[in-house]
Amino acid sequence: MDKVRVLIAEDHLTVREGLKLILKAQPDIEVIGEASDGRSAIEQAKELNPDVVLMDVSMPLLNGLKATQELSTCCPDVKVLTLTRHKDEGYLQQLLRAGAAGYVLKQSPPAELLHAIRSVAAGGQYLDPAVVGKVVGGYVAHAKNKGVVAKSEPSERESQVLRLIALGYSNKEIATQLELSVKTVEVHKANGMRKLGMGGRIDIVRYAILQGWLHES
Amino acid sequence: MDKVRVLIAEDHLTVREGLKLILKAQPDIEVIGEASDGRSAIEQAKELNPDVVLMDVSMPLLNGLKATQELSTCCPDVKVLTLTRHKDEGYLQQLLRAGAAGYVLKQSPPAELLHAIRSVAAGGQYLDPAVVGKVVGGYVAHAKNKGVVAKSEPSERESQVLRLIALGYSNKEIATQLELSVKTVEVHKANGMRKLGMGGRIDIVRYAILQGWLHES
DNA sequence: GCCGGATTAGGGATTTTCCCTACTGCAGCT
DNA sequence: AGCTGCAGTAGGGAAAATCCCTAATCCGGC
Repeated sequence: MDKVRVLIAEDHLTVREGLKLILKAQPDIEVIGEASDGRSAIEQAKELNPDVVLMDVSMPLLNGLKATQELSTCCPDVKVLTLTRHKDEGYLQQLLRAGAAGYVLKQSPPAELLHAIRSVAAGGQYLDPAVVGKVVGGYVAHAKNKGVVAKSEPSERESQVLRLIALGYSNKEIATQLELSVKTVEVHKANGMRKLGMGGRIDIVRYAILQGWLHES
Repeated sequence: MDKVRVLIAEDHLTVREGLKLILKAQPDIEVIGEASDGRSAIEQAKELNPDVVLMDVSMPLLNGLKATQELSTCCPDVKVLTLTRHKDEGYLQQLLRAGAAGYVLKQSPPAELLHAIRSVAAGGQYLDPAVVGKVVGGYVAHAKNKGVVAKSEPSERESQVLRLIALGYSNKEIATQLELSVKTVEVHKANGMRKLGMGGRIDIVRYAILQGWLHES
């Protein structure tokens, strides 16, 4: 039987090395590549055609969510297993809708990670037991959010503003930083929020965490 | 020569396992314990008396900063090497004042981590090259014992409110959640900010990132 | 007993945000 | 060429949130 060919996409070198060591210790798993951001993860996935991409959700340049979406269209045969620290249901649903084949928490034991890799490589789906309950009950509970999603992507300017808001800046401070009128900032904020179906500042912070916006100095 | 005895304090199991594998591959380094939160890190440090504690800054229960402060008073012989993803200078200085012997970024290659462990175990100080330039001011006088960390600690209620603010909730929303008057929330916020010398919502978010408040579901 | 800190809260002024509207430039489609 | 859509810019006025000052209660410590 062939080994499972895995591509690791994770921005922290130390963590990445650790994952590599864990995977390399398995006789049936092979690490064929590494990427430190979402953009190169996609490039390498196209080139190497791995069985599984082990994808950290928060990465620079292109976050795990968008990278997953892109991969699921350009390389539908590549399974994406998302690795994250959040067990919040919102992220889970977004990721699954984006085409992720599985969802493993960084808090989970490595044995689970390995199990997940083997499951998705075999064509299955794997959800971490710690969150699996949330997806069944979750969809109904969040019926108020409707089918949502599929909203359009925010523009560059809008993302920029949303990021600064999540970082705690006021509209006025953002206007100063970007050399804009406060009014313009308000519009970017409102449009960005509308596109993402957001209802308040909390949603912006949640989104920012998912995007990895709060982790780069 | 005896091996360097290391205690790992890191809340993510997968990451922790990876670190362990990296360290165990070294002939001169020995992993004598692991902790998944700051509180148990301190307990284990007291019990095991390691040479070095490899401390993630953002952990549940007691974050790396406070755990470092506590360790530097209760176990001054234990060297604390902080492992973080932030290269922001504010965190660096806070950590050094708290008594950390070193500072390594998760983005750095494992070789640097190993070098750092050996350096601090030998009684030296190690700052990641990526941030070393930021401490130019003789700030790190290393009079070691306390100095000016001071500013009083925020109370439980105050921390609770600051955390919710960082998460993007408005004072009103917080008041509802905690079943308080908006006015009370405002006071807790103001008092907490005063104690920490904060000047705006940005500072709250920065603090929250350092505390690891934004990482738990 | 008195003092300081934690927790609770109100009044009033100020600041920020929200909602609606509007113009420009550019790209794509008819 | 004309139309349509969207990014980017911005204003006016209303609504909401925040800030500053004051103040009560309770509690533990000197």
